[in-house]
Amino acid sequence: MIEDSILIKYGAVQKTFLKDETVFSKSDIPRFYFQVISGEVKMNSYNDTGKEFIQGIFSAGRSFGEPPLFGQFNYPANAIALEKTTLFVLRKESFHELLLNNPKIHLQFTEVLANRLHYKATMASGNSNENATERIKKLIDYLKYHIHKMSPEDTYEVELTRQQVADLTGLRVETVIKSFKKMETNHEIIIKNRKVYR
Amino acid sequence: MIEDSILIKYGAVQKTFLKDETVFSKSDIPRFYFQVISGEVKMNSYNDTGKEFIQGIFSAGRSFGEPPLFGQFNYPANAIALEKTTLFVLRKESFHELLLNNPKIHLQFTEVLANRLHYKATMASGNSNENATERIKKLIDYLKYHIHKMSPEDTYEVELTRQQVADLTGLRVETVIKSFKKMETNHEIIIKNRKVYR
DNA sequence: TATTGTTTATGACATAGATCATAAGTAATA
DNA sequence: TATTACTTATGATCTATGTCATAAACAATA
Repeated sequence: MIEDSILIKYGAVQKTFLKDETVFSKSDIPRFYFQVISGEVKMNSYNDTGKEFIQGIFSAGRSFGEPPLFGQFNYPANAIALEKTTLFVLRKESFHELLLNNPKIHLQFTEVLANRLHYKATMASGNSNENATERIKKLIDYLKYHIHKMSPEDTYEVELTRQQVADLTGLRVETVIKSFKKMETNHEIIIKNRKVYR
Repeated sequence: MIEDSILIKYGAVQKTFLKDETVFSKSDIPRFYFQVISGEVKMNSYNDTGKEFIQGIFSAGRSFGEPPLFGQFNYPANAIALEKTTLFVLRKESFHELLLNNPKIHLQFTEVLANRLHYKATMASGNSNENATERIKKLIDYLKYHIHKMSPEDTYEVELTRQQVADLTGLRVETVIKSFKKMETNHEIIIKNRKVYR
């Protein structure tokens, strides 16, 4: 996350998107750095049967869609506002300039990409190699320990719908629901009026 | 890829690993930047049933295992030499210094991470959301177009064993073999004395 | 050139998860 | 407060891929 004042100094403007509005679409040419001020954005894509896959969900303070600003490829996924969302929008060229002029910020940005890669590596081995409950546990534990920085003693309330868990793991809603039940039986999670705790 | 002379200037040394030798193990504390001079290294992990998942294979000129040098997490996978391999090894602190002192190189390194994320995003949606042949096609096309920078008219020879394709996609060897046959029938690939072309 | 190990190959059978149908609980809003 | 939309829920069936067994082609090396 880059400080507001710096972003503004380099010419960033605020832009607001309504629920379900598209920030960018798959295969668009990347032109901007985006950072969430308020609200939430998901990055997703669909396979040819229409099944959704969510690459990530980004809330206040997080940036998204930066890798295409550096590689020579277009957006591999769509970005869609999950609710009314306000973003900082900064032109690609200005963003590069910002990084070149601010080595410390560049290093922080490298940390962001490093953490994103850690998430992808974790989920890649889970989603392509393990059974349903393991995939789900990997996702939830990643959110608990790495995004929300909680400890094992803490109780984490899963803030995702069953459908979102499915789309993040490549499973189906019904499978997620049934897996949650199984995990509850095994005391791996607690379900209290439909909410999941771990 | 960072130039030899710069790496040496910052204190990198060469180290040679024999076939199957371990460069680092999952959950080790990251201390070094590694760049392949010759040979090949794979990063992998195993699920609890012993099934392997390959995060990536890195040949001459490529670096690997850098994200943990920036995030506050340990290695999420092992690194193992696939053949006799020589690496540049540079201390983490020196690597950070190198980047801070050389903004252009830092930007190039950001490109490396960006491309790595692109690979992960591509494979994530494929491996967790599509059927066997689509997963395999996504892998092969990624290698053809993004790693080897070939064009659609070019013919790309898949340099991986069926087992490696399986471990990169989360499938089983038998499934990969059968999928290749199917793809051959559909004229999506050509198989010529066991080698696969696309 | 015999031997050992690796890679590719194929077919029978088992199973986790997808698919489909159906519904009840909860939230949003007209 | 009635209506509509979303989320959670459950059970029956289907299917792609995994699992298992077995072997041939090929490569490496003694």
